[in-house]
Amino acid sequence: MKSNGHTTKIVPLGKTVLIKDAKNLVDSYPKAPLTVDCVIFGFEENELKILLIRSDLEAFRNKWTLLGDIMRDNEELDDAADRVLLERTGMTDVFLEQVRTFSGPTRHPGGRVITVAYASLLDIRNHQLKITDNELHWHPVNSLTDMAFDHKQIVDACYKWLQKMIQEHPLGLNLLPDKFSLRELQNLYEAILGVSLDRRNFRKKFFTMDFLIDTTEMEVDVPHRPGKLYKFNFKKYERNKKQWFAIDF
Amino acid sequence: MKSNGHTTKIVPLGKTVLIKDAKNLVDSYPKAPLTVDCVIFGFEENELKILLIRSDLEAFRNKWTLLGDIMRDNEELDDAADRVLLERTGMTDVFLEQVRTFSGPTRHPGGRVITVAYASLLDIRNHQLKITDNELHWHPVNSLTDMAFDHKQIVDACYKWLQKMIQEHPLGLNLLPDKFSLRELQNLYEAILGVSLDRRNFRKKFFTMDFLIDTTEMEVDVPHRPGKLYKFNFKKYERNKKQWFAIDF
DNA sequence: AAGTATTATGTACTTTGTACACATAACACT
DNA sequence: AGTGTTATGTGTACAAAGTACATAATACTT
Repeated sequence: MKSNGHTTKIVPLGKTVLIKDAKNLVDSYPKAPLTVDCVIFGFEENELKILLIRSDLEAFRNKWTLLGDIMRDNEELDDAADRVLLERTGMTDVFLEQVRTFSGPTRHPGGRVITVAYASLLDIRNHQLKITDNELHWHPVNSLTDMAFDHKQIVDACYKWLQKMIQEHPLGLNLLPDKFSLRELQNLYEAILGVSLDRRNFRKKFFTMDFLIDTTEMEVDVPHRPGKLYKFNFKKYERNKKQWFAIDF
Repeated sequence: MKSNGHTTKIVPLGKTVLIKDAKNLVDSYPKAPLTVDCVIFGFEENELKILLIRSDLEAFRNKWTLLGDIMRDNEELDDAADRVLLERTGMTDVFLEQVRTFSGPTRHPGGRVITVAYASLLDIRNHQLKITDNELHWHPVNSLTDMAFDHKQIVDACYKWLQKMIQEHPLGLNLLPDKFSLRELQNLYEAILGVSLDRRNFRKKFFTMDFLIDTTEMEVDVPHRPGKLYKFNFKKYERNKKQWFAIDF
């Protein structure tokens, strides 16, 4: 890693002098604090939701913010995001992926803070929020206003990321319980993508992919003919997942 | 906005104390230096290449490194990456996109440095390297060993990113001259994706997308029947680009 | 003038996607 | 008990896209 500008003054014979004291070099770099912010998606009542709390900054009084924390010394960003999730939801094996880094110099009123956005998906029904500090709650993605910092932008980026991802990977299933009906699955896709789909073709599509396992169970307590419950065969998916090549734009 | 069930208990006084001095808060955060590293792709002699230099760190003597620089105070990461590109290639309107942030605590021998990886695409023929400090040169992507830092990992991530991108967007055309033959375009796809494609179907695919403009010109100085030269209609693409929905995994 | 390499176009077949129709099962209400 | 309502579950006919392969045309080389 070399800094620019001064590099142009070059020794005639090509080779620049090698830097021996790397520590000294790094110490001379400008520094900034880093945080992670998690967009934690859940699905409930046929709506896509995310976990939010009230900001505890006076400057953002009554505004919603994502769950985040600072990156500690010697901590990977991924681990910091895991930590946030564990601390807030008690869950440890949650799907989590880095989405993008936000670096606007004025995004934090207290000075420069770079944040790395993570998206994660979990099944709301599979855990109850125990702590509700700062009004921690599930908020519908489609009615978000008044967010602190640039968190609305971060949510938008993660939402787009999710829409793309569920079309290429069976990621959305992380938002559903272990066993689910085809209708629930379709509701999920319709809600996240904001489209409406033909029931029969949706069904056909998933059956021909052949990753659904028919548990012999049925839905209960539904006010109509109950549907079969399925599991997703993640192992088979991992083995057989499409190695696609297609020019498609 | 309420979530399910339990949230109804609105905390008696509830509110934690609001933080008034945001600056003080941010000052208390641990800090780390940030850099950007650019994986600058080019295409030459039917090979995908990237711009590399020799590391100027003693610890990485003779190893190759990506072009990078520190993020300055008050500078967006995107701008830092643009700056690297301008300084090294003299080009300013280059395609550039953030790919991922790397945060391994020991990735830099001089202490902790977080780096944000950018991928960019440019037409090698459209500019000549003026400066060749530190053996700046185009290096084939497929014969990379001995890279400094975690730069091999970064290249791998960006290469995968590129493979995916050229299948969804006409990004690869940034690697070709303004006017190109269909054979050149196919070579590009074959080289980047590491597959071989049927000439006739490739051609059909691109023609039915209807984004190619037939310049009336032909290839010159080729030792065989010259092909027609085409331009890509980026404007039309932007207007008509596919709003795809497809579950496909 | 013949041979070689590559462009250019077309055709037949298979697979996938799309738009519908209809029978079936549980429930609610009278 | 019967009827209406709302889902589930399955099928079919057609359109579009992807795949495999054949043949003609054009420039250059010997």
